[in-house]
Amino acid sequence: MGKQMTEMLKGTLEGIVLALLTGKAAYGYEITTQLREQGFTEIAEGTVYALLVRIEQKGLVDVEKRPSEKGPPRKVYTLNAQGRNELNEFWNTWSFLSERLEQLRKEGK
Amino acid sequence: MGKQMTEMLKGTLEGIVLALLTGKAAYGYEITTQLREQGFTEIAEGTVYALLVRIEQKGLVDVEKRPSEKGPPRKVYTLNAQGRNELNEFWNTWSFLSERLEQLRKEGK
DNA sequence: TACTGGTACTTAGTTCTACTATGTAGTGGT
DNA sequence: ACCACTACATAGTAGAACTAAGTACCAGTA
Repeated sequence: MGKQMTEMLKGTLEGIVLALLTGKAAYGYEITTQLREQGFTEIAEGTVYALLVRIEQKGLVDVEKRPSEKGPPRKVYTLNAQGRNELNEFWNTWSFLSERLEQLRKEGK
Repeated sequence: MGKQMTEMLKGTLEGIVLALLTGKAAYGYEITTQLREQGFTEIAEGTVYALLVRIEQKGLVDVEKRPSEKGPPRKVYTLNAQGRNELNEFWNTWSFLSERLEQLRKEGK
């Protein structure tokens, strides 16, 4: 993966995953697949699982283990109230940064 | 500074500084002041100087030492060809991420 | 003269997050 | 038996921003 993208994902990947979980619970393998489909083709599996462990420990998601027809049991993550709160803050932070950057890009023209 | 912002700045602060340098050379203290004026009120001085050392070592800027009327000599940074190149890549990377995130935000509504 | 405050740069050590690399397990098809 | 796909886990590494502390130069002032 591009080094720039790697660095830029720090701080945003967590928000992206929380956003993917709004409205629809999902498990790790599924989330990895969704990320790939959305163009994040090079995100390592391990990165996603580590992130999921982290947001679980921070209490942003609820977890439930469900059997799979095709392999080991899945860990299904559901966004909870604290997670929705964190996601809101994420959008605020991102909006600020995004506006600054668009401003800079305009001026650079 | 908010922890979210700290993490989100990883990978973007460098681009922001490169963008600030387009068209106009600047020295560290000045850049720090500009960042503060643009709303990044909590960025530590040390962070900026460390970043400047880094982009100099990567060869993205040219450096010239100039005397100051008000203190120690200034190190004035000018964006060079390689720096402009890096900045272009930065905008590409950021555009991609930005589009993905706006998409997610829309869907989350 | 000594002191303070603003200007200007530096750097050692910490924290956090994504990556690399590798491993473990269950299931179905050949 | 073997392989591919599904599914999760984790130890160690790298990179970037932070904290905290320091050095140095100059002007005004008590």
